[in-house]
Amino acid sequence: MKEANYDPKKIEKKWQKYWESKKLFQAVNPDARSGRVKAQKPKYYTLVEFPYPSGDGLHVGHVRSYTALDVVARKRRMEGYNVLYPMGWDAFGLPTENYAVKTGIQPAIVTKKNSDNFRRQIKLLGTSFDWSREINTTDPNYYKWTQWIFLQFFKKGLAYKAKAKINWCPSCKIGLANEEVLASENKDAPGKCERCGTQVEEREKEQWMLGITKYADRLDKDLDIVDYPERVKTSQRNWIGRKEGWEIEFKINPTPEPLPEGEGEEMQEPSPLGRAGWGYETADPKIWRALQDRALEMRKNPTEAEDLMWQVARNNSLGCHFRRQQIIGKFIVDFICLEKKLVVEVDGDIHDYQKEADRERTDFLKVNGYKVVRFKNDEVVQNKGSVKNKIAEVLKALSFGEGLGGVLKIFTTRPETIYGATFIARAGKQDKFTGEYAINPATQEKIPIWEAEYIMEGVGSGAIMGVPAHDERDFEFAKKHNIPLQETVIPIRIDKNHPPKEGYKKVTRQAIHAIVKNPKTGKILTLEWTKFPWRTLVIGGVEEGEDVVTAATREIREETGYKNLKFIETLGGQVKAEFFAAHKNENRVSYTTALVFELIDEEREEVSQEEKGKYKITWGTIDDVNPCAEIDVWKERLKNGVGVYTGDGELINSGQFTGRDSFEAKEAIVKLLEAKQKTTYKLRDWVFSRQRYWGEPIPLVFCPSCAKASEGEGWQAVPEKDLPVILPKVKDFKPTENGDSPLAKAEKWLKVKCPKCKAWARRETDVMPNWAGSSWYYIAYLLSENLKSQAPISKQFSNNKVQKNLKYWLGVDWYNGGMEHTTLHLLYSRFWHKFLYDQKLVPGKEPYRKRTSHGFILAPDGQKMSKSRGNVINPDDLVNRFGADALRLYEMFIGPFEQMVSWNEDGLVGTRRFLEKVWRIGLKVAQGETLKMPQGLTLASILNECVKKVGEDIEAMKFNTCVSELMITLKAFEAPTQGRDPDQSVGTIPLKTFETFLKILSPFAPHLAEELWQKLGHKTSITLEPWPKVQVVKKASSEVKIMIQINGKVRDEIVLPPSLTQAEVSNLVIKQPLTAKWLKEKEIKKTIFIPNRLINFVIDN
RNA sequence: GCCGGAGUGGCGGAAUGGCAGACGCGCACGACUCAAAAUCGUGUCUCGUAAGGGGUGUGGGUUCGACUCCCACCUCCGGCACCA
Repeated sequence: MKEANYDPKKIEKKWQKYWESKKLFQAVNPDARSGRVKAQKPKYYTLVEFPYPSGDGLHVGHVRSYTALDVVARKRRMEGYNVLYPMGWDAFGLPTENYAVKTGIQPAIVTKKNSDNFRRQIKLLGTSFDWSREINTTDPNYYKWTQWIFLQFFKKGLAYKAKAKINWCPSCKIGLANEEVLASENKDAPGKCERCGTQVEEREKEQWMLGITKYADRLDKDLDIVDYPERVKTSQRNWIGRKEGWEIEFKINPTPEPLPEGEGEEMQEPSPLGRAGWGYETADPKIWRALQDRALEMRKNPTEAEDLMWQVARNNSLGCHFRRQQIIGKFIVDFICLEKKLVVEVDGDIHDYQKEADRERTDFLKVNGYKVVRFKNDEVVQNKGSVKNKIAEVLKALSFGEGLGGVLKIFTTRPETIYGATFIARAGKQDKFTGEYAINPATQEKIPIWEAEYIMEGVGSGAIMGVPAHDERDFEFAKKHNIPLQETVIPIRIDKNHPPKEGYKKVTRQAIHAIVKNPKTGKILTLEWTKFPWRTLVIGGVEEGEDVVTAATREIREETGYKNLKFIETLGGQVKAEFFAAHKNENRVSYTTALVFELIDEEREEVSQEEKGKYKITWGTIDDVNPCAEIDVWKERLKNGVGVYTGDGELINSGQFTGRDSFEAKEAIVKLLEAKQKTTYKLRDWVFSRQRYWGEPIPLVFCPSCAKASEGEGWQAVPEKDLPVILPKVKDFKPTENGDSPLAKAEKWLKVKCPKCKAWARRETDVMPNWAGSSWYYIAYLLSENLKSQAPISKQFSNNKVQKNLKYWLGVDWYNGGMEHTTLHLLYSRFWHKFLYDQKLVPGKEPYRKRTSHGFILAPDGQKMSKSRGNVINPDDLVNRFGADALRLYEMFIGPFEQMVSWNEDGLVGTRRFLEKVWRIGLKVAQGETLKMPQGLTLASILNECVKKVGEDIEAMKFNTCVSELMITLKAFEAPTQGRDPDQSVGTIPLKTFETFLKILSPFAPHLAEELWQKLGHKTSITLEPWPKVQVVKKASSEVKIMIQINGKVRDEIVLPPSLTQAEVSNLVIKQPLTAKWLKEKEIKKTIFIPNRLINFVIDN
């Protein structure tokens, strides 16, 4: 009989039809009453990201992901699970819309064409998708649900309209998605439009927002309960950017408050708050008392205008607290808002007599940072309303006060550094001193308030306390603007070589380390001690009343005699060093400063006899110095420059906290400051509007009459019975001149009656972003019957059958997708799920139990595949030439699954050859033909090993080694001369053995496995077979190979009965000729023995 | 800058701290063939005739023994980027 060649074209079509007709891969929904399926099969939900059906067709990267989870799904079915492995189309999106703009073809038509093509291509691969549940996000039956879910967000106040920045292309007159903006080479310049290359502008436009930030905390915390790769969790956590910190209030440039009676005297003393620095002089108590009397009198007898003005300003009616007839310095002002530092004056006749005094007063107020607004009497009397508006406008423009009560809130994660805060910075377009000051609540010092470019509006509270000594960016800013620096945290180092010893006294002192450079040689001065094996810098203590430079200069002279020195710099701040000082027999705690000097010349004076004997003066580099506690810090600073110490350490210059550990003192400091603990997030609310066509219409109506009737009631939800809001057909897909969605031109569609008051209203023309439909699609697969139903969605959700179904299937057991979706899609759908969970619509806090990611496949040239580059690999062509099984196998074999790889077709030959071999052997087995092969027992154990390895490696997604293992096992089937068995026999391959092999091959190469399975005489599908069990090896094999190492190097090996003791093995081994040769005349110093595996002799060389 | 990930033959890549380079591609030689293809077999890190030596980005360390663990550095890739 002539052997048929392996012809994938023939068999693959055949089995694909067979599977489909037998509905082998259709998942079974549970019974509505019991919530279970027949035979009580456990469920398993495998999911791959559904594709965007682009015109380019299927990508080999899709194949990689689909095949991988197909292997998992097929294995799970064989393990007895009721498996759901669905597929659908995420079909809304820009490329289709852009194509429509260009060609005028309706996106719906293009989508149909592309998804048909994708389906055809995927079906060629023999993936075990349940096609009966196919979904398409652009299907009105589908987006009806998407719109309904949006309305639930809207009703809960989580969808709101707000101004947001968009990328605007002034040439195309269109808002661009971030992905459509090409990054410009200069990172500060705006990006360019993907299509026309014009520089993109930032524009503000009202957009619908989804309140994802309300879920930020749970999105972060619940990452703990899901099985995602650590890097995915990390990048989600980074994206959410949860940060625990504290909000600290800084009082702003304190204004004098009216002093209570009798306390005026104390004002002459500088108060503990350091008032002298406040920038104004309080009036003499006597003057103050006089002024107060007058003020009270004026309050009692206001002019008409003053009275009216008070009505305007009192009771917080302008949004902040006004006082009248307030004493500021030696003046009385008419009205003042202290928080905003706004003075309102009403000029009557009296004022005309005292212009000089007014000018003086104006100057005084100006100097002290008050804004003064003046009104004429008449103005106030005649038009109270306009005066009120004017003040309101001025107030709005003033920086502080709004809701702040005269304080500025800053957010920090390092409150313990507050003693080093020497300025305040808040968000601004450019660096600018505001002219205002704040009081550091820890030191009570007056510090300037700046606007700074590097502070961002939306981060924290939009303001920081600047600690130049301990923050890089604050340091840069302070340096640039000459703001002083105050060091408050110093590193603590304990000498590893000479750690403090117990039982010795502890001496604390200030010390210096002098680094003296000789500019001629570039070397530095070192001391070699005569009594101790040390080489040190010039070191010494700082004496009472001495500054560090003097101390260092003195020490250099005393110890080395060099007297002409130039001081260069101190090498950063102090370091606290703890060590045992052997030369003094005491423990030292040393606050050390390093100072850098240069020799002016080499002139020296006589060194005292005592010092002379102590050291030898040598020259070297910093690396020659023996390690001391501080040395690493010096080296680091010499190398990278004196920067900023951002670590923890000991607090200095920190009032009552000086000397404490910075980390440990944090709590006490925030308590003292009454700082509020606050958590902030990087995550922003989700801009949910797109001024586009090809997306889900946002199902809202704007009703002008409702808006008029009640503020904030303009937007009305489309009633559930009117869903879906169908995307109307349009002819022109371009946005309008002012950047509105093309839907704004669909006039008939636009006009609609308000669902609430039935007046004429107008539909929202924005559509939803791409991410909407994919945020709940894993639920849609479970509702494929419901999607077709016209029953109200809320009813459907509460239906028992639906709830049982959702409860049975959710969450997704294994979800595979690309790394590029870890921060957007994955986060968004987790957010939607949590929201739906809160509405008690779906079970479980999380949508996906386990997430894995596949590596991207690049073109052979290492570039991204794209039509324009002409480097796209077409799977159709590969299936045609090599067969789907060979392609599947190769995609699994190409490299580590999670790693990015470049496509290389050469390897496909290998997997095809492998399949041909399987085919040939399979036919021979089927015909009972005799094959040369090793003894049955060996073969069985090799196969057993294969079952084990493949099973484990599938779970670990190590598909490449699965394939390798299958190849190795196949070799065993056909190896006539290989192997360690010298007396191998010729015989037949046991049928069962080969069948087992086919079973574990079947998830990878399902068509071939089915065909051979049939040829072996089976009438049912191999996919219905149980997954082979790993045989537990009961009897240990009769011999083991023991490796013989000499000094850790393999020199020999020996085959011995198992379970011998070290002594037994050792005795046998040293008689081996090769081993004996190595051990000849050597003394065995040590023997390492691992039973049944290894023996290692340590000898002298 | 920060956060991830990775550096191993001509190439894709294997390797619980214990034989580095499994498996595949390519290449060379051989068998079969009139011949070629296909197939099968043998070989294929490097220096050395050999014994043996060297070798997993670089430099240190831990260990009887390091691709594997620790420290420092270099390079490449991906993500984020004034994040307080």
